[in-house]
Amino acid sequence: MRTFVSVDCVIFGFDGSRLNVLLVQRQSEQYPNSGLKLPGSLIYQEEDADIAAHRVLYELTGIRKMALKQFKSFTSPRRTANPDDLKWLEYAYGNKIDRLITISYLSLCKINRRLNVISKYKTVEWCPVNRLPDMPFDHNQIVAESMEEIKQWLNDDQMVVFELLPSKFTATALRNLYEAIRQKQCDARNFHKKMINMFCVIPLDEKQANVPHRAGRLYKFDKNLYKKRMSI
Amino acid sequence: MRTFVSVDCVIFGFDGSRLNVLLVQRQSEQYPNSGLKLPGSLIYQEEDADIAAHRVLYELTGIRKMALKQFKSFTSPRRTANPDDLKWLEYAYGNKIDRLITISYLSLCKINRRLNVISKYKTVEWCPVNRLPDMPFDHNQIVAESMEEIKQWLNDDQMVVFELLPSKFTATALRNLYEAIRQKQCDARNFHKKMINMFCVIPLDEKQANVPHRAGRLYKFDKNLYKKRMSI
DNA sequence: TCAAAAGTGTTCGATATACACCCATGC
DNA sequence: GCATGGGTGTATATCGAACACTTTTGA
Repeated sequence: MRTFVSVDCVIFGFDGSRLNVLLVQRQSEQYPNSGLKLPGSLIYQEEDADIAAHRVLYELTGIRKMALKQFKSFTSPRRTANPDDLKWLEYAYGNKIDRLITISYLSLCKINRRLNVISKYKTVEWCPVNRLPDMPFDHNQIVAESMEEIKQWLNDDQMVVFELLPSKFTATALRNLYEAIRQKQCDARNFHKKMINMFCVIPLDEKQANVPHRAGRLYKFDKNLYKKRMSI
Repeated sequence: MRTFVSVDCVIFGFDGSRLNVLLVQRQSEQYPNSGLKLPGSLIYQEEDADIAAHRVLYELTGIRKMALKQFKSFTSPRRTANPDDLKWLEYAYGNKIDRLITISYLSLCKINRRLNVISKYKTVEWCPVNRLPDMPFDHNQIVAESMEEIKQWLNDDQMVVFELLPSKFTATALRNLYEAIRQKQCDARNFHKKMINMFCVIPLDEKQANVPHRAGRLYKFDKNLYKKRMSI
């Protein structure tokens, strides 16, 4: 009985109105189940899971520092019940694998960052979280549970939202992001007040361009100010 | 390279003033590092981690239903760095193990429950969380991180405290428990008001006995009332 | 001039905090 | 009668929720 342990990363991006997840396509069409899946990897001998997750992110995006959080292990013996998935594992890792346990990570990425795909994936694409394809293993379930986790993360630390926004953003973008994560609407007026009260959100003298209506003001998040004012 | 996956359980109990953790002593004195440790087990072939954790709890206490929550995987290659720990693993499981990853669980138990120890442990004992011995592997770190986790759990669901209290309890016991979990004091008067406002905490016509001061009223938690009033 | 979103203030109720006194009991 | 903790009430501050109208701009 050969048990292997992997990490899988649910990488969220925000396109201004919807949450997206970064999916990859496995390298060969000639093997079954070559559709989209979560990026992941076996954990190497000398790595712990955090290192392995950082490596997956780096190989996928070229980015070394990204917000990252371990959130749950998926261990059902039935997660490799599909023989096609097992065949793919054997092909991809050159090992006979009986059981695969995965430690899943939640990660946040600015969706407009240029991605330098270093690894062997054929395609890498952002996919709206409510339009996901059927994925192998229990990857659909992992994404579903990661939605709860990101909500929780936002509660613990409001500042995580800025990992998902471009450096300049509108009040509406920020509000849409909150609404996408919390999965409920909120009052735009009250939201605006609260945003203004966050001392680390700085209004700029710039406005949106190319919008078919009154242009909104742009804001930026001042991380250093936040750190300074939030430490004792 | 043989990687194995285990579960370890941090079982909390509350003695009226302090949080305690249930520790076990490994079965043989003739093997090194036979001191106290967290109860745990390798995950068996047909089990997922949740089932394995339930099994560990059952073998340890005879209790089948206990509040239980997966909270983190510990995966450092260095967690089995101590050769004594490796020797013990080999003795206990009859396998050569190179690497051991553990999925840790947080669990809550009424401390005065009679424990029916079914498994092979020599001793099983409650140990105050701030007086823990040095334990093998990274068990001390696991307990430390579980303190954060239980705090979080309390925030998500206030009702978990009642898993730690006897069926009848005083206002002071409840407050001490909150304080122990949150690790800070709170105003007894305001706390009392909030407790009274929890519709599912029912005052009884009974009082404490054998206390060297005015006896406090006993209360009970009505779980059914809670469920009824909290569902749509 | 119309459509679409931006931006702005006030009121109200709920909740959290701070704080001081009397009560019951065992010793 | 005194020490110890039990039990209650009031005032204040803060926060979030509800809510309507005017402004800007591009089409």
